[in-house]
Amino acid sequence: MLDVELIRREPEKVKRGIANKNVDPKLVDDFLTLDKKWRELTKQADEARAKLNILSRERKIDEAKVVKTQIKSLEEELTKAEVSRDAALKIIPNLPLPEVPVGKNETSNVVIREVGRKPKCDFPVKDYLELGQKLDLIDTERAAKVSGSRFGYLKREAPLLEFALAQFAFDFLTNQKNITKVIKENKLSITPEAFIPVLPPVLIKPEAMSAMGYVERGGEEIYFLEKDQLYLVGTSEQSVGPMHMNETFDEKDLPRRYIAFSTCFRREAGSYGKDTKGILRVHQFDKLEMFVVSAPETSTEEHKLLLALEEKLMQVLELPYRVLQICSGDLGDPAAAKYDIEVWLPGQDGSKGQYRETHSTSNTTDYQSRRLNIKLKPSAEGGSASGGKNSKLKPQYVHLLNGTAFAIGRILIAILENYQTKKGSIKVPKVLRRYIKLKEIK
RNA sequence: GGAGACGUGCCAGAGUGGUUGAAUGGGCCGCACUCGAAAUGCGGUAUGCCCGAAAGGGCAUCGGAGGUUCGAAUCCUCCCGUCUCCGCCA
Repeated sequence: MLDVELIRREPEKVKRGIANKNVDPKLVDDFLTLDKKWRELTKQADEARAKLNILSRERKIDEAKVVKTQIKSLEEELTKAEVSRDAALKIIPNLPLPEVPVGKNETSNVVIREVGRKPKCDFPVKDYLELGQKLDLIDTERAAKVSGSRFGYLKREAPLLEFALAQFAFDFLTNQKNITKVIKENKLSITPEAFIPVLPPVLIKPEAMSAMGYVERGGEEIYFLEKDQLYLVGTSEQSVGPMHMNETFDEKDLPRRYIAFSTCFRREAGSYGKDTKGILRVHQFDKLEMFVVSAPETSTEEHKLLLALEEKLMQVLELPYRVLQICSGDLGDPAAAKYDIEVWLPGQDGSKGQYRETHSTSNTTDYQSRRLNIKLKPSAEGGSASGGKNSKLKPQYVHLLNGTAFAIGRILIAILENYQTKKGSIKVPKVLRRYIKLKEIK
């Protein structure tokens, strides 16, 4: 959620920001109206309670009884007001950062660069599903029998490739030397902390899911187990973020970087008819996700680091890709800025080839951390950043960022299509050969 | 799933209905003493919200949500979490 102070102080700015996200600016006025009412009731209730406290201290029991009934009805009103005020606050999305291009929808996303060489094949290029089925790596037909549409069995070398990719990503990101190198290459001035590997729970409580900001809009996308009141995560971000709920970080413990592996579950409710074949868009897939807890001042650089690492992983795998800066209208609720990576899939669109999304990295600034109540201890010495000699340092919230390391299903697809040979076999990318003792899948 | 114990401030740990936001100790911060340090002494040390230009004032918070009462950290109910034992299980 946004800072209430900010909405009160600069409503016009907030309106502009959310309008750029295609969200009705009227939400701001709605909130302010409810907020005003809530403040009035708060005042009344507080005053009544003050009165009661005095009376009861003086043992004026009869008078106190009268005040007590007043308080009861005031509190009922207040609770109602509070509920609607909170709801109104929570549906206001995060504001885009100033550098984010303004645009209505994905057509205004900006291609920043294209990297890598698209494979030139002197033979008819096949699509991953054809290749995968012929080599018995992917079986969606039997999956449909067992689980329905949008599921798949990965078989034979495919699971081995999956674990090779996971192992590779863990190795790469937990090695501080690699991080240092990427930071240097991109001229960033942030600490070269390595990533901490995490295997998180994939079932999480409603509070946790809601705090991450995906329930208000887009709740349809999420699986919910009614009987147990638990959500299935759509990305491990939703499980890793709440790990630090109600915690306060020392500045010296930041940045905190995590690399998490988890299965991800998505209902794909709004995508009937889209990508129905194969395993490009499925209800269940495994993903390695980077997650960063950052000091507010460094989050933009951390975001650049996440993007740089995503690119690095793609480069080392020698997969051609392009980088998109996502425009304001295509940002999700919690995101203030976002980049996507799309891999080149030469077998798509009838062998014409197509870019398809494999990575996404967002800076959610303090939008998630405010709701998760993850704070940063104001630095005692000199108040380096917060400035001023105010003895009361305002609480700072950390910034939270996330970025895909590998969405494994889609990377498998990319490997199949980009590493296919004339014979219909698949070469194993060089970096993976130390994790899978194979040069070629045939 | 069954039985029991517990859940208080940064930490340890008192407190079983009435100025208790909370003893005491530790930690931390400031000051004094010192050339400096240790030790010692004195003082300070929660958060959120509301009103206020500020000074300041008010309200709430002792795992969470309700309830009893003029008044609850203290009594009652439910929930959550931790630990121990049993059952089950990979």
